[in-house]
Amino acid sequence: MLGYIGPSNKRAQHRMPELPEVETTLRGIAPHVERQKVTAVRLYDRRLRWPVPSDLPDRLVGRIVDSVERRSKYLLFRLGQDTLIVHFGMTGSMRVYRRAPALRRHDHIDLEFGNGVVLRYHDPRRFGAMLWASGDAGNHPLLAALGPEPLAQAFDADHLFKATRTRSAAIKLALMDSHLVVGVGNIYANEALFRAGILPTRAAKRISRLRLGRLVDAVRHTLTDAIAKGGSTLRDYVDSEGRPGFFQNGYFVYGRAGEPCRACGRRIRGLRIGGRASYFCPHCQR
DNA sequence: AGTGCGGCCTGTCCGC
DNA sequence: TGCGGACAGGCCGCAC
Repeated sequence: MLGYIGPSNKRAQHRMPELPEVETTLRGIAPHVERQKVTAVRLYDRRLRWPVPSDLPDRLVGRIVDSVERRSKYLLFRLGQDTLIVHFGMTGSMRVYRRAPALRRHDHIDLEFGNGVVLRYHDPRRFGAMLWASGDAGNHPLLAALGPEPLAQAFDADHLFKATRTRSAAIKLALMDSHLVVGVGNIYANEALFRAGILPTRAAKRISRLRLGRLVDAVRHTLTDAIAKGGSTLRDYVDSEGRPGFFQNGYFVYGRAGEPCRACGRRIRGLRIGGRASYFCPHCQR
C-alpha cells in the first residue's frame, strides 16, 4: 500500500558507522585531540570484539596524539611510532565532551586530554574494537590486506575490472569485499549500484569496463555526498546529543522495498544477497 | 583463489 | 499487554 513505512525502512534510518560516518567522526574529533597529551584513560568495559588491552592506560598516558587518520573504517590515532586503532563495528561511536558527563549504559572507554577534552567510546552491540599497534600499524593484521580507499586514485575502472574478471559472485559482494576496495558497506553498496544502474545480483565478471567505471564514479559520489551531509553538522559536534543527520530519508533504494523508485516510480524490490538485505529498481538497474 | 556461512552482540519491532 | 523470536550488519574465521 502506498505510503506505508515498513519496519526495514525504520531500521534504515538508524545510522550504521559506514565510511562517511567514520570520516565525519574523524573531522569532528581531530581538532580537539591532535597535538594534545593524553592525561587519563579510563576503561569502564573492556568487552568489545576483542578485549580492549588492559595496559592501554599505561601505554597512552603521557603520550601526545600527533594526528588522527582514517584508513577504511578504522580511526588511527598516531602517537610517535605507535598507533591506537579504533573501529566502530555496527553501533560504536566516539564523541567529544568538554568534560566527562555521567556514564551511560554501553559507555566503554574515556580518553582524557591536557586541554580537558574527553573522548568517549560508546558501543551497545560491542562489534567495535580498540587495539594497540606498536611500530608500523600498516603491518597490523587488520590493516595489512586492505584494498584501496574508494576516494583515492587507485580505485578506478581498471582496478575494478582486473579485480573482478575471475569473480562469478554478485557485483554487490565484490563491492563489499575489503580486499577489493575498502569502506563500502551494505547501505552504500545498494545506493551506489542504483546510481550506476547495475543490478546488485549481476555476476561481477560479466560487467564491462565501461559500466564498472560508472560504478566507481557512483561509489565516489555516494560517499562524498554522505560525507558532505555529515560535515554540515560538525559545528554541533562537541557536547551535542544527537548524531549527525546523514542521508536521513534520502536513500534511493536502501530499506525501500515496495516503495516507488525515485527515478521511475516503479516498486523497489528487496532480496538477500550473501545474507545481506539488498534493494534495487528492476527498471533502472540492469 | 574464490565462495559461502556461522558467530559475535543488543535494541527494536512484529506476531501471537 | 507480555513474550519470544526475527532482524539489523561489519568483519573475522573457517570449511569446501
